[in-house]
Amino acid sequence: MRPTYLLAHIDFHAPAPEVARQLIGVTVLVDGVGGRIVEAEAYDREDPASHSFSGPTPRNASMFGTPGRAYVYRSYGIHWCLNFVCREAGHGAGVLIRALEPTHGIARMKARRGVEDVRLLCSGPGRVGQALGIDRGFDGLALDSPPFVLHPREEEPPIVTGPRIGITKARDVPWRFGLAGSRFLSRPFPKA
DNA sequence: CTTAGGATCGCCT
DNA sequence: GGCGATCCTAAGC
Repeated sequence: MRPTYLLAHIDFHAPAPEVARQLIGVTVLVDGVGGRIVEAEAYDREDPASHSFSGPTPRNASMFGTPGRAYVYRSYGIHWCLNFVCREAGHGAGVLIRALEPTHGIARMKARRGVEDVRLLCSGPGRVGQALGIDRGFDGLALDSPPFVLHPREEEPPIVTGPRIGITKARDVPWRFGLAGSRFLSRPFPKA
């Protein structure tokens, strides 16, 4: 049996798609600001679409680090995107947090984002980063201690799956997970 | 509704 | 030199 590392009832030693599924409905806060995860995508070492596919670099080093920590990367030279590292140390797997349903610190997120519409606060990975005040300084931080707080979900929610967004490789892999019916998804899921 | 272009960083070829 | 795990704005149908 593989070992487990439970945090907010999530097994961070599990494969990335499983962790992504477990994360839907979990609340993530950074300095008290955040919301419920409604959308996440899995990335694995043996995955052409993953940053870890070609091995460690300075940029993706924390993806090869300890599970249950953050992997933060700069997207298109502009946005900061938040991932949760999973599997065993050195493996190179993680889950991209793509969208939250805002629940905590909404005024703060509106100010950071420069928008009033709650639906535009955290509906997309770049938006999540900006709303939560994420930058390079958060890369590698443990998710079980400040500024991070994770609250477990109370029940397993209805989950939809589909192909990942914005990638050109491995488009057929259905490793995008979402809360069914949520108004806060970055984009709708394709019908069955 | 859809499409196009710009901003701009890290790593690859 | 090219290309992203993106977002915003503007323009076209």
